[in-house]
Amino acid sequence: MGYNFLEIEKKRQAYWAEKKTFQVQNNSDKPKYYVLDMFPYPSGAGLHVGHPLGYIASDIYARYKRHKGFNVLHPQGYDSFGLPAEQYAIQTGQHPELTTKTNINRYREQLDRIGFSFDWSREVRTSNPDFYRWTQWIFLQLFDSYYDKIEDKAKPISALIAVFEKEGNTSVQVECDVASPKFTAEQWSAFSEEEKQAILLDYRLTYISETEVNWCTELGTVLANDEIINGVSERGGFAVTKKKMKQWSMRIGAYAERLLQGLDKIDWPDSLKEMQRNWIGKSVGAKVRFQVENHDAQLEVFTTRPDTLYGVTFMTLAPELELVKTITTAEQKEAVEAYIEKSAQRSERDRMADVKTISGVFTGAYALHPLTQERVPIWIGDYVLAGYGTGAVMAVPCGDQRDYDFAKHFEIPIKNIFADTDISEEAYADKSGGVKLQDSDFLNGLEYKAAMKAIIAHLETTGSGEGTINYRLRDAIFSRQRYWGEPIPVYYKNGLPVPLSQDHLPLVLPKVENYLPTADGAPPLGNATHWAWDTKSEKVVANDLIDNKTIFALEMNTMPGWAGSSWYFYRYMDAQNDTAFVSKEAANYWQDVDLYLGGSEHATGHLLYSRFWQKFLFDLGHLPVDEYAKKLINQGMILGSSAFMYRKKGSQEYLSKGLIEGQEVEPIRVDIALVNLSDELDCEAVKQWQPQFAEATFVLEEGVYKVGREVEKMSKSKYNVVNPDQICEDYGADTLRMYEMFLGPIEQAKPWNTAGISGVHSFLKKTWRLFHNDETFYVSDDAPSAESLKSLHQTIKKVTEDIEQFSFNTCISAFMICVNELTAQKCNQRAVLEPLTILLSPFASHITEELWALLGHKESISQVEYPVFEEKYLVESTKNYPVSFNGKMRFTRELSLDLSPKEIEQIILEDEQTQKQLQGRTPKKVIVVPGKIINIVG
RNA sequence: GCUCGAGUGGUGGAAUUGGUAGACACGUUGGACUUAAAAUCCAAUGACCAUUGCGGUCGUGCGGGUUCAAGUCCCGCCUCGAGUACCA
Repeated sequence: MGYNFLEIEKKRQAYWAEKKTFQVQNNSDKPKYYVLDMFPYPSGAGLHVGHPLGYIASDIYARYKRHKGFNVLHPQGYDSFGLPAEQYAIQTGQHPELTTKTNINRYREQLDRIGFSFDWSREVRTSNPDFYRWTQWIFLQLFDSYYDKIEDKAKPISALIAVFEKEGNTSVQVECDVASPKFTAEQWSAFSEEEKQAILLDYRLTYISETEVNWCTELGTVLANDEIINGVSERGGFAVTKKKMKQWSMRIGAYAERLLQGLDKIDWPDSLKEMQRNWIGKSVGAKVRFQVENHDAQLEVFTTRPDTLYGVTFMTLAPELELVKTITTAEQKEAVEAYIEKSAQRSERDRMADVKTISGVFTGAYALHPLTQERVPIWIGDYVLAGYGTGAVMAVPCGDQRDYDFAKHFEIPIKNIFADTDISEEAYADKSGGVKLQDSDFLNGLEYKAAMKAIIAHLETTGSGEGTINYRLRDAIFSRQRYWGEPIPVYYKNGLPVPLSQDHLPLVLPKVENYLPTADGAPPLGNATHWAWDTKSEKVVANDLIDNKTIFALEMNTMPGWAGSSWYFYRYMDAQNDTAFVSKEAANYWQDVDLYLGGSEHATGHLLYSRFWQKFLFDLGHLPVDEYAKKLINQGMILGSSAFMYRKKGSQEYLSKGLIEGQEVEPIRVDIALVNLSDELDCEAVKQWQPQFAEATFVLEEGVYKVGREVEKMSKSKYNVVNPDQICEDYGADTLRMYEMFLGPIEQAKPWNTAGISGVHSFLKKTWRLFHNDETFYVSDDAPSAESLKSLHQTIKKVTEDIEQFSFNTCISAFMICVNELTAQKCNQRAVLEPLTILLSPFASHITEELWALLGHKESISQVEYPVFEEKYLVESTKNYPVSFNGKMRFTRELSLDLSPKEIEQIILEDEQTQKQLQGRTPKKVIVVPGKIINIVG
């Protein structure tokens, strides 16, 4: 009987399930540790070999921490709202709930097979009403809050109302919509209830606004900035255009500074922090106001270079700006309108594609320079973005390359305010210092830093501007015109949103016949016959009852994908609670996530939004900390290796890879299941595979059809998905677990390749044999040899260090060396093999659990204490140490490690050979580092 | 363009953070066991030269530098990957 992994794994998994080995309690004498994975979206393709990479790493760490005496929370769940299930529903009419259930069941089977130590009693599903009830609850909290800039935190809106009643809004410092009007306390109390609500809406942390959104016609929904990649939708790759729509937004901008500062407190990868910093995009500068000539309007610009104010020769406004229409002169009206029309029609992608083309139109209007009162022409140009800063820039062609190019193109004068610089070819944008200002009145002779200080002070005293900080981070659009998401718990009364009371949550998704938008363009929820709110019975009722007195229309948009994932990690702490999203006790016990593992593709999406919600819930006192994940590790993606066949243009003839040179061919993806390990295609199988290939003819080279290969993301549509099931069948889950870890550092992306899997597999077979004499289990109780103890303790040391640093690949190398050594030493003593089993159990969990039982233990190995490293077993050994003289002469001596550096130095100096090499010279110094190289400097 | 990160054998990747470069594994070659295969075990494996003296030379993308000592630090390039994209 050899290593029968199939039998062992089945048995051990049944044992874990029966004993509920990995269930964890919310109290313990042990210290807590929370290991979290980014939960998967259950897609129809099933789990592929890339998914478990992170799960295996976190599982190893969770198991290690259990051995080290921690009470470990290691849960799993599903991010089960999302587009693919809905798209599938549109195509087939099958309810997304059904597809989602089927997919989840398949995921669970696959996850179980790999033997993870998840506590499934705490499972969450974002599409489950018991869960999204609390997502809706958090929405209501945001609706009921505003952001106080003085205290720098969110507070209940009731506090703001109190302020309005006392002093109006003329002096409050809170985050709100820029367009919100000013009023006094008297005016406030004179407003009608409706007027008050309309004003308050501008201040809430989730608010409705008419904003320019990224609209994707094919998907029929708006997209957030992070859902757009290279100007097209992340899902599906469809075109995205700008469109004005009334949308729910989340005031994440209020948290920009805290999100930035918070990064310094958390142990996340630098690259990821950098991405978030760039996304938040803090820039320090000033706001400057220009009076428009012969007009009431003032033009406010944001600039990071107020020191160059004297270099302004024109202004540029974003074409979308409302102000443009009012200031344009009659002569220019036609040209300006044509330009606005043209730029509105361009899609995001077009706009990005030709950043080089300079375009713009003169409005005919002039602004007055706030310092010199000179007339400055006002232009519009689509290089200025409406959404950033004030949507207007003061153009300083001598100091900014884009302004420079624009000025050159339209022959606008350029004024050089930098002394001793040449701007005949390009702008001088360097602000590192050394260059002094000229033609700048009181700024003359000053360098960048001093000039900044002086001009801001001047602007502030004259009232024509002030120092400001601007952020690139925009408020997050929260409405999606989709069916398969959380309903927003709000109904509309006289056009204003009214939140449902939290007692009426969850507001459950209604049944619909059709998952597409309605005929008049309303979101899919418009298809529901029962989707209106009766304020009398406080129930959802039929739409056709709407009477605008007691029955009102419910919100038809749903929440975006990131809503549920922004707080799910707290639900695991208290998954069954139906009175709170998490109890105070549970949140206080678990506090936060100690280790979070997931992909870096969520850097500017989920990982930013969840930090925002965390800070918000912390502000309101619902959570104990304002950063939820102390440490984060990005696992690299495992990529697929797609296979291609090459169709000769306009024919049904397919050429083998070696024959395509000089031919016009189209590469066509083919399922990698139809290709063998030597890249040879099964042509008959291709004909069966899809009807379009039934008539295909294949041109072979040397009797076979060779496919081309390309490394890309694993996806069902690329036919390159490798599922872990087959690996488990052929080699076992333990081999899969160890092999994925052995591939390389977890942070690194790498293509999937099973070439080296036999090495890991034979390691497990060797380990099994270590415990067996011929076919029978045999472990002796004799005292082990010093040699074996040395091997063991070297391994304890190395493995522990490596696990702490998440260097699992080198860790596995250490196991391999150890088992090879012990095999050579014929070691079969319990005193060595037992600790080794514990060491190995985070990695090869099934085989070690089995061996542990064979060793006569009743309890699960997962709860056993980790072996202790003892230096004394290593000290007795000797090792060869090279001694080098000036880096040239080398020889070796045997030195004992337990000698002190001084003693080693003495031995070397008395050594005959050393003396010979020194050739009578006296060494200047001897560098002795225990366990390292020893150098003698002549 | 800007911001990060990375370039090491035929391959995946190690290197105690300035101290014998190439651990461990795959692959390849040779051998043992076997009727044979599988499985297993042993040996060799950076390149070049010398190989009936067990040694030498060169080697971590390229060019310089610091140091007794550089894959590792500094300066200047090249290539690849990721993120971002008219952010004023």
